[in-house]
Amino acid sequence: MNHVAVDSATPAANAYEPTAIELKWQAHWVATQAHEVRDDLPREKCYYVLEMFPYPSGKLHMGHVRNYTIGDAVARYQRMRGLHVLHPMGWDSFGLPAEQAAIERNAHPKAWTYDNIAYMRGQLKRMGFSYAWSREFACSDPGYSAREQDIFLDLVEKGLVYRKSAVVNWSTGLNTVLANEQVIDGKCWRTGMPVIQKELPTWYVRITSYAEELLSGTYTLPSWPDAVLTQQRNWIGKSIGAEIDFIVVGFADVKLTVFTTRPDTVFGVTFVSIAPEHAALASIVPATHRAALDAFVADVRATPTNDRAGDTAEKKGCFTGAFVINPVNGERVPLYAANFVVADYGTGVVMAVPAHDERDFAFAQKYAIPVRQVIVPNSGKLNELSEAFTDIGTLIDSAQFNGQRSDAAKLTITDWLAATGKGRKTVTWRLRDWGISRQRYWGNPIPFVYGEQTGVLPLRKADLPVTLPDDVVFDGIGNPLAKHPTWATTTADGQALTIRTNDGPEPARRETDTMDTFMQSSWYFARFTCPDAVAPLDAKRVNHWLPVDLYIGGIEHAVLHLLYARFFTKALSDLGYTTVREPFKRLLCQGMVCMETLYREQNDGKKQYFYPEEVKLERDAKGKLISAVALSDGQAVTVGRVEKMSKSKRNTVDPQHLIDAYGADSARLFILFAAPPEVDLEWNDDGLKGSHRFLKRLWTLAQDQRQRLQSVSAFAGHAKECSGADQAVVRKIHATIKKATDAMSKDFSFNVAIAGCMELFNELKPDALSPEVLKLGLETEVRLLAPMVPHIAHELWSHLHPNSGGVTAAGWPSYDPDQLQADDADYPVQVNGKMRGKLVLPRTLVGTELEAAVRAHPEFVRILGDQTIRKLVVVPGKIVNVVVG
RNA sequence: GGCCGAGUGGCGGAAUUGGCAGACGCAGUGGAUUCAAAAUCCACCGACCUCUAAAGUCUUGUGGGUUCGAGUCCCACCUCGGCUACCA
Repeated sequence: MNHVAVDSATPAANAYEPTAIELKWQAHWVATQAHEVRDDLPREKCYYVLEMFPYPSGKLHMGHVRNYTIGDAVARYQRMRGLHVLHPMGWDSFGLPAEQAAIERNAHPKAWTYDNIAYMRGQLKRMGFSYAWSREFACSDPGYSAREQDIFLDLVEKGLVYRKSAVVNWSTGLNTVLANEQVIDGKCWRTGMPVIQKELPTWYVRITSYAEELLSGTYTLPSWPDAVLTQQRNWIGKSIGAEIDFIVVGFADVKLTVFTTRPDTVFGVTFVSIAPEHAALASIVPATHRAALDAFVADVRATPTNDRAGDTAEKKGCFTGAFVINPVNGERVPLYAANFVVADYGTGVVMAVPAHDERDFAFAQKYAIPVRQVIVPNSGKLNELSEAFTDIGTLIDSAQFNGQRSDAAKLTITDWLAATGKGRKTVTWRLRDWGISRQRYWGNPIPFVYGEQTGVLPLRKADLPVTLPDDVVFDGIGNPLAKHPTWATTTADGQALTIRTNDGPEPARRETDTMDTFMQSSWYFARFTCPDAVAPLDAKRVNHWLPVDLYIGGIEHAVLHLLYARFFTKALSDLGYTTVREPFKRLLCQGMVCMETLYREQNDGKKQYFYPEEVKLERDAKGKLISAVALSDGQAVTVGRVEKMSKSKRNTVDPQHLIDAYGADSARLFILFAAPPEVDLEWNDDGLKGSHRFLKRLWTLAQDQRQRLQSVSAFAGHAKECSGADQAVVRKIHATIKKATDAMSKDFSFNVAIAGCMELFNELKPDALSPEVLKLGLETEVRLLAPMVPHIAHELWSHLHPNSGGVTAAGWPSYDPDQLQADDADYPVQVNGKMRGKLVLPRTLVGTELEAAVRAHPEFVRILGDQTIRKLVVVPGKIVNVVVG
């Protein structure tokens, strides 16, 4: 980055100096508590805008700056429209990086986290974001985490929390559970030690009991992006089908139930596949096949779960030696263990119909299993299947169902199965319960204890909160909480921890797992409405403010966070904390901040990335990039794709440098101007300079004209009362207000609103305009730009109106539709759809009068020449199109 | 494989929702200012044809269609991006 110092020479007396102005107004906003809001105003005059709160990782990155700039522009715009705006900010402050910092640089997670918060809070303030700082909190604050423990116990009481044993990835090096992403080639990503699959009891939240409402709710959110809604629907994954019971040959009392969405193909079953982990296998596999099967299961288990997924993975199976009976035709078919059958989806057993399922077809080919076609295309029977036929067709070889259409047969066969006791209609969900246990220190403790005799018990609310000990050792191995000498067995006042039983006190040990950090982000938006409440939530204030009118964040949270937050809201409602069932009325997913990557291919095929300031780019006369060389050695560098900014690719810009060099307003303006909010933003240093240049021009014009405009009032009459440049500019002012207002109210298209302001500014030629009209023009500029560049707008407004209540109070300007256009309209003339010229005609003319005026217009006669009119289309105020022939 | 989205100058992006394509900005070119540079200001700036200009031709991923008129609507296709995935 070539950050050029701004105005390095001695500045002129009235030069634009962003830093001084910005610090001045930021201090003013703090002193006047300008962005605090009351809770007792009519809801229809209120607006709650929220950006996804940050993890305090150290310093702001460009993604944060974009997210919060968009949110702040909305907040300030809504305030100028006269609404009372709640715009809070806080910190998602529990999480793993704090523990990594503890291991790597011997900092305490708490100190590291709160130091980061202090620094990043300063950066947010330096950007001029208009937060209600009195409501700020961090999730690791005792006031928040303790209230979350209360909610946890409420969930326990409602039956929405339970403990169960499940298979997890266990690092033998770190003695901890790993996420799938942390397992690389079956080994721990940090230590390289083997990762094993281990059964471990952990805590779950029963999100699946809300599956139906989470799904139906997606149809009540018209102001959410379709992409997010469909991702959530896919994630919930409701599928309607049938369960069918297969008896195991030789075990009259053992039945294997399959789940299928294609009961119409049940007469085509030629084998059944079963998950290798399935519990029933132990009892039904004959001794002759046990060894082979055990080897197969061991092989599957050795493969990390994420390598078993995807259609690229090889389909493998193993005959179990067992056979099952297809209940619809009494046929005996083999049972295969198959690596692609998932134990915890459906029943873990799948009826296989190679003729009508691609996976089954591939499997049947590999293991030479027969293929039996029971559905034919409506065009007739296929002679030989070279691939599975999965479309709708007509049933054959299916007893009394022959001749039915396959989609209708799904229902008739399911009904028949149910009537004859062979199966039943059923619904299966992809959504799993939410595992929330983390074997880590820097999280909210799970408020449970284990009695020596009694076993697992929740704490009583009176015994909350459970607080984290400060004296912990971080060596990267195992859970620091579990290794603490006394914490798990001692109460807050140092007594041995006991629970009360009928036989008196009983020694107990605390749960040392902590909660997933997604727990905290699932209700923080509700707590912002009442951060001082003694209870977790204050129903009156929560119901007043929720749902959030506009929630802004990245689309990467489309499923996890946004689904958990929806679930939590419903659960909180059922717990009596609120009546609201959906947390976010409107969702805006802003695009990523991107930049081109610069790299050099190494001998080993890996890429060596360069920071932008390490490379010199050369362009040809048209501006097209022709070469890139490293400054260090003058050798060529490859200019790669434009990708999301990331440290590992070195295609980053530190926002702090931009603020220091150009000021917060310039950074804000460029971010909003360079792309619409939902679109990816391609970072461009020169573009930022352009935004800075615009603000400088605006500033300079306002300073040059300050004396002249001091004693006049802005023009308040109708455009018709003035003439020449004045009249054109007054009309332009009204048109610009309309353009900006439409852009903001439709999709928050800040880029269009800003472009309109730039256009208007280009018309403000002081020598050609009366001071009244010029003042109106400048005032309009300042008011329209105030949400985007608040500091310079506040400063300039104070120059234009030294004793007023400020630009926010002045409000968003309104326009007069009657003053948008001149009396005469330009009519483009098309001949057979091609542009040929222009007519100027009064706007008042319509209908036959207008058509007569067009025909009589000398320019029209000239354009037409001697051609004869076949058809004449005249659209009032728009266009003339003549068809000649 | 499934779902979602996008293709407009050298680049980021506009286009009143079917009515003058390329607003605004960046980059670039020429000029003014300057000892010089930076900064600033003025002009030009889709392609082709043309000495230049006027005029003209072409142009919104490709091919069709509807219409007086299509970047916008319909049909088919191509390319790119994102998310998700042995889900039976």
